[in-house]
Amino acid sequence: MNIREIAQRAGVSTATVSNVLNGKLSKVSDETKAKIESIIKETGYKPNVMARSLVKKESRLIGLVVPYLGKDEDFFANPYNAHIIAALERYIRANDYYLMLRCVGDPREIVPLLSSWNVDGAFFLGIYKDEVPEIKSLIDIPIVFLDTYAPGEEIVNIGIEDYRGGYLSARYLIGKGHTKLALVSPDIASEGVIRERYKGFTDACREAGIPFKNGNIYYTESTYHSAVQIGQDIAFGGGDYTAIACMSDIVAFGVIEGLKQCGLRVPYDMSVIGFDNLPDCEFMSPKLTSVAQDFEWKARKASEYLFKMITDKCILVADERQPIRVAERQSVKNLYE
Amino acid sequence: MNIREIAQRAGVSTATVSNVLNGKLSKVSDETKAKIESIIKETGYKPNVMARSLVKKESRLIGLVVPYLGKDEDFFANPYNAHIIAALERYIRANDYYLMLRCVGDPREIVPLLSSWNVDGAFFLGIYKDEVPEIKSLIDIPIVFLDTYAPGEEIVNIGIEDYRGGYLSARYLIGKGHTKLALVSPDIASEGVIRERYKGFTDACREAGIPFKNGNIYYTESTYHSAVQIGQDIAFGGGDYTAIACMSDIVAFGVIEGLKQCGLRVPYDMSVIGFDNLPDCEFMSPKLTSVAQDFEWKARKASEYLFKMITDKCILVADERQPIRVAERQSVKNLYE
DNA sequence: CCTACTTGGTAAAGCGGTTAACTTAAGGAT
DNA sequence: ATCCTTAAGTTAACCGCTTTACCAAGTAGG
Repeated sequence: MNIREIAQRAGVSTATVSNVLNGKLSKVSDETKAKIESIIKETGYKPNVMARSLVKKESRLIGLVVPYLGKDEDFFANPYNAHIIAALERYIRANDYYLMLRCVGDPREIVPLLSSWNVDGAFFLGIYKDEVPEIKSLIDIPIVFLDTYAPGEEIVNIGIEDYRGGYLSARYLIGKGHTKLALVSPDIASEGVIRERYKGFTDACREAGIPFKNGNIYYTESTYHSAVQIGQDIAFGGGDYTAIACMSDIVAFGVIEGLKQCGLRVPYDMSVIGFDNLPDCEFMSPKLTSVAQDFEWKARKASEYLFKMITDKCILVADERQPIRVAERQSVKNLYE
Repeated sequence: MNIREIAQRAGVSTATVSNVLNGKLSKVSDETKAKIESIIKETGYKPNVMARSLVKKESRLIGLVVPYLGKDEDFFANPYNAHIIAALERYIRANDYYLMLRCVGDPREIVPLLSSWNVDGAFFLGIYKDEVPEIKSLIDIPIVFLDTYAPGEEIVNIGIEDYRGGYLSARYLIGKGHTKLALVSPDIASEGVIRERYKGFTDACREAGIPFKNGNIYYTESTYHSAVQIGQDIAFGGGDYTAIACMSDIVAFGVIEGLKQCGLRVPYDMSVIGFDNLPDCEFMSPKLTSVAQDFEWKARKASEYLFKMITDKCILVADERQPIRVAERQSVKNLYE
């Protein structure tokens, strides 16, 4: 079933059918239009998107590139990814585009992919600064980065106030009377969200006159199992902490489990604060106090930029960061009480 | 940059370039081949997938259709979806296909979508029996259903032994001495996984001579928040239960929270068993005992069938169900101890 | 009556590939 | 010297759709 067949049945040319299909009504009488439409409905004809894309040079396809978490972990091992993807999917659908989802190790892998599919735009999740120039140079479609720090690069990035998040995390603990703090974090070496959170955290400590040394940092992967180990290390390590700040919720979940396994009770023996405010914070006990980011906001902002660039055929440069707050629950003890 | 340009630079026809691209080496000398390949590498040329699809009538696109959970809930509100999607994505990628993800309310919405994109195959998650014939009739590409019950329909379905899961759930509780059981479940009216689990559960009760009435069933949506309410209802309802079986983990999480809010401790005051064995079962306290299904297995089986049908251009009919077990953790009390 | 504009359409090129059918030159067999 | 094969390409049609340029007929103005 193709456009030719419809044209034949209607006794018109394919051009006319195409005009009806594309709403170019000025070229076709109401009568013919009605006739063609009824035939289309009757036959259930749907134009071939590929053929259309080929000539229109637009695909109505949006690429969504998700970082690969690690060997055995799928990209949902951190539920953060699931939530942001779900929110983006909604907006893509609402704008009548299609979502091509791809998980990649090296983000450069997907550049050929995006260009050979003629993707109209793409979201990149959690790309590091170093990888931005190459992506930018190899591809010239609208892109929105989420959670990328690349000052100086001309990109659209949507993120949160990570520095302030880290800062608030420390301030919150300090406000509850905690002064012996540990930090559990993935690598802080590369410029990125984690590094910013770390900086905010340590700055808050410094301001408050709280000694915070490198020895107080525990490095982990962004996975539950890796964090469990850290929780145990901290419990056994005798670091004499009263509170642990985690740079993501999934890590906090693991740390708490590690602590529990060693007989420590949260928050009575040890306080823990997370980062992300996943819905899962509610599922556990104690409920995890966490620095809150809003997935919905991120997805909305990111979509606004992407679709503006696509429809207006323009290049935007922006770095929007969502204001952040602490979602208080039960995992941090108030030492003043 | 298109195939003509490459052909020009190499001083050959587009057909020859195409042959190199498609590995039809019999038609081209090693010399020309090397030359063309070097030009391709040099220019970074990538063939346009749309154009290729148009003539080859295959798209290398796999559709993944995910049910829409409800008004305000995204499809990851139940993490089950996230895990199965992630696993499927891995297999799709490994087979060198591309994933088009689409969340839909009415599955019929996507039929035109799949056909106008010339998708080579599709996975449908959690479709009800009634919707199968229409899907089947409107679309003639290989499809694999996951978690669909449609006996008599000629489809490939990959699922788990839901009946046995429900049965084991009851057996497990009974084995621990529980006889006053409540069941928390989404709608059991429509034929589907939940109905099967329910049947297995009640059959096990009957076999054990345990009275189980309709009044012992509490209906909920498959969301956390809905289940919290049920937990409270049960706590306040004075139903005199010692154990609650939930037909999915996300529901169990909510129920436990509801119970907690009413001052009941799990498992001391009330035992709870879930269904799905999400990784999240580990995150909470007490850790949730749950009927275990294996996402990896499901995704692998589903992919095997789909890609076999695609490459062999054949129609298969199958109904594979993964054997199931109870993953024992801490949320069920042993009344005999 | 002639010209000009509008309405409702058609014909055909082209998007970037693939492929069946054809060509041409060289080599081998007879 | 002739015929057949094979290797290595080339030509051109076609996939399903959009779009530009063109056309015919009707209407209106002068």
